[in-house]
Amino acid sequence: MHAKTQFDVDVSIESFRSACSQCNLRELCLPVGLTGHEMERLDTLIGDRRRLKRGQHLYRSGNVFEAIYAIKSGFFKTDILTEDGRDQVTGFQMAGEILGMDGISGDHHTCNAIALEDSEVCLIPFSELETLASEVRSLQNHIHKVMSREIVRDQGVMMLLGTMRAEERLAAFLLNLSQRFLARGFSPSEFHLRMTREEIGSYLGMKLETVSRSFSRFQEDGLISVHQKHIVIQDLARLRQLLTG
Amino acid sequence: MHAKTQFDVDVSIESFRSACSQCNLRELCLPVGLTGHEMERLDTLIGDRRRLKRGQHLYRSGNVFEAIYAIKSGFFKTDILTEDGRDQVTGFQMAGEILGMDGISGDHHTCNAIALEDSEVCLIPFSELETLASEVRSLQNHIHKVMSREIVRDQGVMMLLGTMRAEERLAAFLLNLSQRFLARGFSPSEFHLRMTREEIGSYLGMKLETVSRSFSRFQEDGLISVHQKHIVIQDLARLRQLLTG
DNA sequence: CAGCCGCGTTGACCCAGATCAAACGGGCTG
DNA sequence: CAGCCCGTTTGATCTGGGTCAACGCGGCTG
Repeated sequence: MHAKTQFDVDVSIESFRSACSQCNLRELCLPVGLTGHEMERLDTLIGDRRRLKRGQHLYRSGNVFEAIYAIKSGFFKTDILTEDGRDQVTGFQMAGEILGMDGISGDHHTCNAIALEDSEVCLIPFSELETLASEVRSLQNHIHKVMSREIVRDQGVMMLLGTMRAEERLAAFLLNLSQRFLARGFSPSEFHLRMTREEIGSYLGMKLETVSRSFSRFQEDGLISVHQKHIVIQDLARLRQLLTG
Repeated sequence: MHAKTQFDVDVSIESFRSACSQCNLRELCLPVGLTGHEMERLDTLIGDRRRLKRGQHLYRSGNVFEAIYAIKSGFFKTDILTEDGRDQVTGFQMAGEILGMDGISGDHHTCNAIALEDSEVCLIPFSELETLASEVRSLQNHIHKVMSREIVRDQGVMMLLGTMRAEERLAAFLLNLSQRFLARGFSPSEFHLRMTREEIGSYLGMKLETVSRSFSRFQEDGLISVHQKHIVIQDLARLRQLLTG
């Protein structure tokens, strides 16, 4: 793809089209389970893409909701910040995952979605998606499954925040990333973190110093090796064990 | 773990029909925004009800997913317990709210739903609901909104667990209950808790002793009065202030 | 009616993780 | 290349809430 230079602040994005049917993420993303013909119909709907540079907002809390987004490449975080100054990272999203479903309930987004590296998303106009879903039953069901999966994921985070101690949370976090990288064909044991210690801490409900200390501890114990954002998981079994007690 | 169906042991329930169109919760529940005719179609689908006694499971983690449930009356909690003994209450649900959407993504439920008082639910076969939704566009959209609302709610809980201190959490909890009672025509300032201190604590990520102490503190400060499960909110403004700092 | 049991309250003590503070290192800019 | 800035690491200290323990109360049962 052509790389246009743009030093535009926020959401100036070139728009061009692509096809779900050609996408190598189709087994992870929205088209899961669609037949060839159904996927062609999805192609007519999805196609507009947007490129974002690291740090740009895909959408902001309060923005009018019009579309959900499938991540084509890159890495995002979602966060909420309240008037009273609380700031919570609610998730990290990678290729093949869907962003923006928070906006469906109230016609405007309730969180911010920010690219943590240069990224590309497919824009999926929601109203049109609903229209198509009412004709393509398997698509409708899949949308429900995607939303339900998000609910289940969130409940997993509630469990993490509600019941785990700091090192358990961090272990769970690493194992979750590892798993998702694996599912995308990347190494599950060696990767680099796109987010800062502070963002990890916000997500996990702990302070950045505690994140840093826990990483150091894991390294001392030979579970992982950390250098800045570069992570190597050296003892998956014991990392898992940390969680199951 | 074998997957019980809803007809299993602890859910022996008489089954009888009722109509959404006649239900006084229709403005809170699934039929929101449907026309008279559309609601009649919903009536043909929903109608089987189930009564549960206090303590009974509506469904259990692992049960095959077949239906979602609209709470007609009563009060529920959902919780997750993991092999390693963690136990987290993920929500409390009251009349007009929908239970069971966690099960959509994987064909089986991922949490337990337990009645905290004698309750009654409307059974909504999910596959049939999808069929109807593909014909009734406003119903389809409303299902999406209900699921999205659950996602947004969960993210609110993540914020609570990730950023608030104990008394803030408890204040947020009371204010949330108050709000929901109000929306149902009950007193927002006087109600009785259906759950134990331990269940509140599990939901809020704190120990029952801390819940108890925080209640006592609120009472000393004249914010509320507590006697066992009976709560009177005496100073709404200051309770709110506790949250906004 | 006595005794029990589950739930709630309260006190004393302790510890995981927050807070405060200092220093480091890598990458970018002038 | 120097200097700076941001993210990170590490140390020292503090504290909110966890833990452990005792007791109280109200409702149920035999």
